[in-house]
Amino acid sequence: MTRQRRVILEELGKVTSHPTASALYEMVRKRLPRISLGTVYRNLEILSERGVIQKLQLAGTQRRFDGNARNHYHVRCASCGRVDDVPIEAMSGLEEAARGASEYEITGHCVGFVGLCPECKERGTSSRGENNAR
Amino acid sequence: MTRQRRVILEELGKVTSHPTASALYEMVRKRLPRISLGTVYRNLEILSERGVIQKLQLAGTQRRFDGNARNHYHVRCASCGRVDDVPIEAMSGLEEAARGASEYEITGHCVGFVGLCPECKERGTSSRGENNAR
DNA sequence: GTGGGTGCAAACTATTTGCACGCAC
DNA sequence: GTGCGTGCAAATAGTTTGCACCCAC
Repeated sequence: MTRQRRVILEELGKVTSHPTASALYEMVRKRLPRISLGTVYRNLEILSERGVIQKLQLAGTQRRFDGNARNHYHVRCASCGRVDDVPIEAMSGLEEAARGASEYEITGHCVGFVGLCPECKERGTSSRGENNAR
Repeated sequence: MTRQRRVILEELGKVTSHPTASALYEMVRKRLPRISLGTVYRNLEILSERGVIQKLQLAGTQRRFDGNARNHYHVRCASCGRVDDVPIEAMSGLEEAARGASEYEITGHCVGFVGLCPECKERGTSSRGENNAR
């Protein structure tokens, strides 16, 4: 556990915003100005392999990370790309049902909702910032 | 509906393998040797916007496409990256529950299972082809 | 001292885009 | 003719990797 890795983990734990690698890089850089983006990627990879954090699968091209490693559900804004937690119970029945219907050996699942966040709903769909919606 | 777009749609409809853009490009190229990868991307984008096909969210870095636009669930092999359908009913209760728990205006959801496909299970986890597992 | 982790820069992969041209209407 | 869609190639975005160096053990 190097200093870099610790700071990355701490910064990720501070927010609930499911940052992308480069957003997290900017956050970490305030405390460790000489850290490199490569180090951030390497550590995020290692931490998620070890199950300390979670690599999110739901957001299109760009990877997002979650300091909370427990399985929980997410919602992504179709307009601005923001990602938030959805505080409902993970449905254990889902994996059970999948085991009955697939030849795969099921080891996990994730659920992603799509919708409009309060801000984008407010603004109306006209001024969509699709740029971030990846 | 140009010839290119029709052939892309036909080829995607032929398979159940949820190909990536470049896999589909190879398939289409057998019938239209002069088609470009850019055209494939452009048409996949248009077709999924119109709801004719589905852009899958679950497979890490690389995008995959599904000729079946109805919401249904998928399973991805953690070892080889293969993606298959899981023929269980979409759970309408999920979106209902999310509406109660989130401030987002929920418009949809997707579920992705993770597991080992029959071949990789057979082979054992030792010979993992993680290259394709993105 | 040694080995894993780092910073840097270059490489790589996936996707998007500008442009001139051509085909279908 | 007009305009949308195409092929091509270059650009972009996101991520990964080779390498020399450094620090903690």
